[in-house]
This record gives sequence, C-alpha cells and structure tokens, in this order.
Amino acid sequence: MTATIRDVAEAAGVSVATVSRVVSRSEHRVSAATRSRVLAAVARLRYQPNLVAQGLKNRVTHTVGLIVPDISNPFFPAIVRGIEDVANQAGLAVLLCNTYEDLSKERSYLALLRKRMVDGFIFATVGANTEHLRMLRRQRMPAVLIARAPGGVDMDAVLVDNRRGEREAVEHLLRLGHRRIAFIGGPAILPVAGERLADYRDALGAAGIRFDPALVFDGGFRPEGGAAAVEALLRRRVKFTAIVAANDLMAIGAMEDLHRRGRRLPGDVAVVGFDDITFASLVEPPLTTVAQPKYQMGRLAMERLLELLNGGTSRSRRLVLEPRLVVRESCGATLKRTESKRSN
Amino acid sequence: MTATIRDVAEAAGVSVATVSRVVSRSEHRVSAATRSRVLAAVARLRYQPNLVAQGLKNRVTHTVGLIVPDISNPFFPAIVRGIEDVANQAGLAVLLCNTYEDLSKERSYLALLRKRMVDGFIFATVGANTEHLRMLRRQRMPAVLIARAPGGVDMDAVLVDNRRGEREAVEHLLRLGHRRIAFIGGPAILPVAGERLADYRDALGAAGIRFDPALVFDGGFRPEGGAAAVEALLRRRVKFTAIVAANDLMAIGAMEDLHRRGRRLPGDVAVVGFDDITFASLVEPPLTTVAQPKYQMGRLAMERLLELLNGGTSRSRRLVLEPRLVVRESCGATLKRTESKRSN
DNA sequence: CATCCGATGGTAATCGTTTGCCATTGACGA
DNA sequence: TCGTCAATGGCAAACGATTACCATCGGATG
Repeated sequence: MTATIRDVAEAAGVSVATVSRVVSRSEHRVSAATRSRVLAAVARLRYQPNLVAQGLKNRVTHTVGLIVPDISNPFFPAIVRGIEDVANQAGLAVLLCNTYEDLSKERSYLALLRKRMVDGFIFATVGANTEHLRMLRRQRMPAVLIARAPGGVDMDAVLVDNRRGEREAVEHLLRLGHRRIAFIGGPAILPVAGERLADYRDALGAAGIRFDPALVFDGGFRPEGGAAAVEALLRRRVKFTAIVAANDLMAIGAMEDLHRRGRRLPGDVAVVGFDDITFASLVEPPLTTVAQPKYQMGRLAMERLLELLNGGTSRSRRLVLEPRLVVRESCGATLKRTESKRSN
Repeated sequence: MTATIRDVAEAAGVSVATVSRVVSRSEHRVSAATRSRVLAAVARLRYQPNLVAQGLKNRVTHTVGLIVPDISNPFFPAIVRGIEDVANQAGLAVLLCNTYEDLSKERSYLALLRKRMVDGFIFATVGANTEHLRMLRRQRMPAVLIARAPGGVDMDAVLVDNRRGEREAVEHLLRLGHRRIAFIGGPAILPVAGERLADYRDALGAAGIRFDPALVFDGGFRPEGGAAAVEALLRRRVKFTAIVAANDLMAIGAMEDLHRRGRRLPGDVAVVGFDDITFASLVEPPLTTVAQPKYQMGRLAMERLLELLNGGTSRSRRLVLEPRLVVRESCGATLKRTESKRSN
C-alpha cells in the first residue's frame, strides 16, 4: 500500500541507507545532488516513515500512556486536554486508559502499555496501592503523577495544595458565621477522601469547634451521594447551616435536593464545593468552590514528562500548585451579583 | 531490560521458533514436554511479547485512532468511555486526538495515525470537509463515524435521528402554547448547526408558524453564547416566551442569564436543550432536553469497528439511534416535581 | 535391511527502519 | 606514478517477533 524506504531507494537509484540518512535527522553525510534526488522520490511516492518500524529499531515509540480513573468524571477532561495539547506539539501520541478506580485494571493496563513500549506514563490520580508504581520507578520508567502522590513513592508529580484549599473553604464559611457545617466526602478507601475529611476536621479544630460525626457523610463523589446526604441530614433532623462537599458534583447534587425540599440557597443553607468544574458557575446559585488549575496541571505534567524523556533523569520533583477559592453566591458572601468568572 | 523471545529460547534450550509457537496462537505443533519447558522459562523470565515487534511483523497493531473535536466538551466523554470499554475488552488500545474542529489538525492527525499503522479509526463528529475521509475509504481503512456522516461519504456510522429530536423539542413547546420560540444555534460553518436550524424551521413550518430571523442566534455551542443570545433578545426587546438551544451548554448559559435578569423559569421563559449532558438534570430548574444515548453510541461504534477489523469488509452500514425527549421542569410541562432521571 | 512417513523442532527470511563499518572515487601532494 | 585522504554511499547487522520450509529421527512396512 504505502511506500517504504525501499521503494524510495529504488526510485531514487540509491540505497536505503542513503534514504534514511536524508529523511531522518539532518545527517549531512550526503551530497546535495543525491539529497535532492531522494527528496524528489520521497515527494513523488508520498513516502511516510513507518513509526512502528522506527519504534522497534530506536526503542522509542513517541507514545505515552495516560491512566485516568474515568474520563467521564468532569474533573478529568480539562487535564487530559492539557496533556494532549503539549504531547501533540512534541510529536507524542497519547494512549487513553480508564481504570474505574480498579486496581487490577490499573495493573493490567500498565502491563499492556509496557508491552507496547510506551516511552512514559502519566497517572491522573493513582489508586492507593503503590506497589506497581515502585516497580516502574525501579525500572526507571519516566512517569508523572497528577493530583495525588501516595506516600512512600518517590516520583515526579504535579499536585495541588488541597489541604490549604479545603481549609480556605471551611474558613470562608466560619468567617460568615457558620458553626454547624456538614461535610460530604468520599468512600474511605480512597486516600483523597480521608485526606479531605482530615482537612475539614483540622480547619474546624483550628477555630475551636468540636468535630461532630453526625455531620459527616460519604457521598461517593457522585451527585446522588450529595442528595442522599442532604436527605439523611433532614431525616435525622440534624441541625446544620452549611455544607462543604469534597467535590462539586456532590455539592451540586446536594443543592438540587435542598431546592427540592424547599430550602433557600444560600439563605437557609450555604454550600461550598471543590474542583470548580465548568458547571460550578452555571448552577443556581453559582457555586462557591475551590478551583484547581486543571488544564495547567495537565500541561505541567506533560512538560515534566518531556523533560524526563529528553534525558535528565534528575531527582524526582514535585510541583505544588495553589488552589484558589472562587467565591460565587452559594454562601451569600457576595451581596450584589458580581461578575462570576467562567473558567475552563 | 525485559526478556525477549530469544532469552526464553535460550533458557528453555529451544529455538525462538518453538517459543513463538508455544506463546502465540495455540499451534499444537510442539510436544507436551517442550511446551512445558518453554512455559516454565516464560514464567521464570516473566516474558511478555513485544507488541511493537509483533505489530511490525503481523501488520496489525491492535490500536485504533479516536478523533474528537474536544474532549473537554461534555458531549464526548461518555462516548469515549463507551469506545474505550469495548476496545479494552477486545485488546485494542485507543489513541486520543483532539482536533478543536480544525481541519488541518484533523488531517495531520490522520497522517500521523497512519504512520503509526493504526488498524482503524473512529471519528466522533468529523468536520465538514470530506476529502480525507474519501481517501480513507479508497484505501479500505476501517473507520466508523459517530454522530455525523457528511453527505457523499460512504462510510460506516452510528447516528442519531436528530431531525426527529429537534422536532420533538419544538413540538413540545408548541404543545405547551408557545409561539415565539427563539433558537440558539451554532456557527454556520459547522454542518450540524445548519441542520439543527433547518429542523427548527421545519417544525415551526409544520405548525404554520412563520420563521422569524430575529429569533435566531449563533451561540457558538458555548454557555457564554447562550447568555449573549439572551442579552441580545432582551436588549432588542424581541418578544419571546421560549428558547430552543442546539445544545445543553448554551441552554444552561441562557438560563443562567435569564435568572440574573430576574426572569422566572419556566414561568416567564421555557427552555429546551439538546444532548442531555450530566448537568442537564442538575441545574435549576432541571432542563428538558433531547437525550442522545452517548455511551451506547460509543459502544456501538467500537463494536462495528471490531467487525470491520475482523474480516467482513461488507458494505458500509449506518446505525440510526432514536433520541429521546427528556421532559424535566424547564418548560413547565410537569406540574408536580417528578422523579427526574440522572443518566450517565 | 532399506524405505517411507508423521511428528517435532530448527534455519532463515521477513516486516521497515537505523547505523557502524567498509568500499569506492577523485583530488592532491610527494 | 603512487599513496593518502576526505567525501560519499552501500552492505549488512541489528530491533523482536512470525512462519514457510527443511532436517532429523524413530518407528512401521515391505
């Protein structure tokens, strides 16, 4: 079908070695005359080097594996876009893998990607188990973690200071006078869930408020979970005037349910989310939330991976980005409607 | 680093040919004794066949290219997930490419993927230009289109009967008594935009209502565009009691702006969207919209591609799925709050 | 005992590149 | 007229697999 280097060589009346020299990096070991003959043949036959063959020979496939829990979770697409933009510009292709938080899937994808000789990996939030990460590290496989770096693994990572983000969220509510602040988090298995809960406790503790387990719920990081938590709060007649959710999805689910139950937002209940997904600014009232620079995280992770690929296996580095509390209207902090940013 | 077939051969004291025979498809041309020796060596060395080498030799890479305008557009992640799920189960890897609706990017990705010897393509909404698609077709490259199949290209596709969806949306509003229905569509360059506008006109026409250009806006398929359209309607004092938007993003943007301007939904203005993205059910009021079976579309497309890969280069087929008008509360059609489904 | 045959496993070519090393050539100085 | 040398380009061995074809061997058969 497509022309090979051999076809070009024949057409130009030279050997394949010469064609290769002309086509690949500017090796100037070929005279101007032959070079132009070869280039003419290349153009005529529309020759495109076969990247699979090149990959086999050079042991570099210009491919990276991207491992994501679930691309349909709105936290990820922006990250993936950042990664893909940088990768594309650098001539790398991205293999997409959804693990659905399933460790065995994560492992099997990893094995598959290695069989495919990918040059490196990006993990947009790994699971808790670090054993296979250590293995990667031992084998000096370039890899970058995003958003979460489990303790004990010494790998490059692009992180967000979520501790600070969560604290700011809670402090924002405290400043507005709230004392009974419910927390909707994730399943205890996920480390990020435990972390965020701890941050909530710390922020309360710093303000001298006793932690009340009756205010804590597992919303599974899904909108339904947020709604369920509100239902439980109301059913059990727990007193509360505010909600912090560990992600926007649950916050929005909670808001929807509060609406349904006739509560006014932010009048009766103030709500703060986490992530600043696109829709945070589009719900009623627009959601106050902790924004993570998702697109940037993707870009930075891929840029770091490029550095690792192009040589420097220097010591591993962690970039820690600052989250930003985006104050909108779901807490009643803004009296008048202000311009609420719609970021990507 | 990793063991090759040669290493296994040495360890087992046989030739590489024998190892290959044991490892690859169950060719039984090897005695039980040798077979177990080989398998022992394979296990001991943790041998994993190199898929790049296999790909080169077999001319099959078990890789497909997935071409998407923009993964961060919420219409796509569910489709991608469907694709990825099926691909993974079939042992295929997915290369993700964002074109940002840019034809030159689409072309360059196509060339790149061919250099990588992908086995097939999935286009989740191609641009208007069909020239490179025809080329694929001529070269008998397996490919499946999703959501949009430009006229004149004879390719497999998984489509949705959007004509009917849009008509149902408009008819729903007509049935509720609306006569001044604004339309917020997309840029005229995109074929889907023109189509959906035509469907809107047709539906109006069928009801004997004159088309009024003053009610038509280009919202660029983005929330800001929806808001801008509302602004324009209000500024120009155009009379309208309902809005149909060509996607949910714009519908939601419009709703937000209407809220901001003090209009009541659905009391003052009824709104219908298109797509049924996750958030359609989470806004206030929950958005009535035309649902496309996104995850299914992804699955079906990938399943069809598998058929094409495994032989049958039969005549190309188009699957047309039925959209579904999901009636929620943004049109006032439901008197009482009913259970509003939250689909993925 | 010579021949034939099925079963088994090895040899080597191939997929499309890259690249170290060698051969050729023409210019140039001795 | 040689020998030397830089410039140029070809040969062939990789990269890691697959597979058509061939060699060997032990037993069955006449």
